[in-house]
Amino acid sequence: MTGKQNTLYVASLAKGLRLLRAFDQSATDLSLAELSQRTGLEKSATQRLANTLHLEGMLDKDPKTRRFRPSHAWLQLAYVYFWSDPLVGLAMPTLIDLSQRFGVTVNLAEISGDHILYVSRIPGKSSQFASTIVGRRLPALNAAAGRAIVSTWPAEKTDDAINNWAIEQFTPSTTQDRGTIRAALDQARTQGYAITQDQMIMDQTGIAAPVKGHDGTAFSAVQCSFPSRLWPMERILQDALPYILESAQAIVPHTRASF
Amino acid sequence: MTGKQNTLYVASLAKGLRLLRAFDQSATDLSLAELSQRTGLEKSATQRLANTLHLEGMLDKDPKTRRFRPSHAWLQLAYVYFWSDPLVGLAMPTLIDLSQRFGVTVNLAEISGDHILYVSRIPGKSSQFASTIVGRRLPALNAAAGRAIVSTWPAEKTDDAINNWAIEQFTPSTTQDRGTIRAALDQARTQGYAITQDQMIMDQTGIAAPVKGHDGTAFSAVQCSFPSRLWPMERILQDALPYILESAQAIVPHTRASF
DNA sequence: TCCACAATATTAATATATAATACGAGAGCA
DNA sequence: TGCTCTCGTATTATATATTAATATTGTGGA
Repeated sequence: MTGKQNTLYVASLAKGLRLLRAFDQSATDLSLAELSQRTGLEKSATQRLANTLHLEGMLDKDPKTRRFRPSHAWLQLAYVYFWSDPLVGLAMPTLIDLSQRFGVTVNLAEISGDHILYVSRIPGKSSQFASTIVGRRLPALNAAAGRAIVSTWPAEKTDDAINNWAIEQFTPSTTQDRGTIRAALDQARTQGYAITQDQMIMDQTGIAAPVKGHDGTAFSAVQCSFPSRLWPMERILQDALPYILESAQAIVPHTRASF
Repeated sequence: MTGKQNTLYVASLAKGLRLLRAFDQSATDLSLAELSQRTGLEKSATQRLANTLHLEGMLDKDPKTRRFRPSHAWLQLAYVYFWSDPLVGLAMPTLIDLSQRFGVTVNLAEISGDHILYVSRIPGKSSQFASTIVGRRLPALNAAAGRAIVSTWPAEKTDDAINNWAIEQFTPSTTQDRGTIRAALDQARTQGYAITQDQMIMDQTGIAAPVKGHDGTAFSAVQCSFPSRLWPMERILQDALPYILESAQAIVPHTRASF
């Protein structure tokens, strides 16, 4: 290590966490060699760290194939997170009501840097698996929930987000034009909710209402996904929107500045 | 350290994980002093480890109170876990169907040592918050799901579980008698499902069917919770049980020996 | 305003982690 | 069946990261 040592930073711990982050949606079981390659860690380091994570219960190791994968401990952490986030408990009954009323996926999303992350997800009758699991993180500017949240911020911060934050391509219809996104946010600011069509999944309409703090700014939102074939825009606006707005307003957050 | 050093174990990483485990359902935001006390780690170690976990995004730190709490990263780990566990995706449509059909909480539980852990939970109309969040871990012998699973094992392993595994008191009605538990498991083995009443929550009937592998043994189960007032036992057995059994049979697991 | 406790910062000593490397296991191919 | 290559496991000398004692600063409560 060059220069003065940072005595408040434990590099071994950081490397261990880096190993955990080597796993993702499409890499759910990994060998030592793969772990080493994906993390850039030296082979012996990978061995020591993986072994320690296994002994500590964070990774399961298949005795035959010797491959590692996430253990139940990863869900235990989520369990504690749920208790630590008062908004999740507060919102749950409302989200369940909404989902049962319309038979669709209902989410609670929170801002997470320049992304949003789903902290609670109630599945509808025909929800795809990927739409039912918490922890998914999406660029805020692409998602209805992210747009609903950012549209409640002071103009300067909204502008900064529009100009600088990440955007990705999810469907052939996902807009990459920041002008189009700006117009969508202006509209969201005006009408108090955000709508996206075909931006995340084709034939899905997303509609989100911000969960505002006392000062009118939001860091979370209630979001619903409607299959476009069963729910034309008119029907969503007339039948569902009033309930979504009411639901978001019913969730009174304790201020949690995650921004 | 006395004796030969274990060069395959990274104690600093283990300490960092220990710090994460200091958080639980009722201790969701902690100061440095509390973290030090709860983990038994020395004050400076706690400071270094907490600071590193914060820098690495695992803990949020309130700038005013300087208290730490779980970050969104904990849910991101859960997200990856869901993709790593094929049973979760496989079971999801079935669990959603069951929940919508009867309007009750439906869970997928997996064995985890001498406990069961809920890996998927679909809420019913009136589900309590605690019954809607994944990652909860319960003694297998107390829970319907645990009993359904253990009852599919060879008699010797079932006996060992009955004689040695942890049991806890959840309600005034929770049995502590291992004879009563043995009788319940014998009945579960015979009839192919397990029922508990008032064991976890008062006025709640739990019914679980094991998700069997090709050899007939199970390491997971589908479990439903019925409010006893709305669902007398007769009604559960006649109206719901056939669907629960059918659902569990429909979930064909890839063998995953978590045992 | 004062005090007690908590948080933060510093540093010399040493225990730990590193990384190079040897050896064993297993899969794939000829 | 034998050989080769890659991966996994195990070992060890040594560099350095971590430790823990302690000083300093900050903050909340009386």
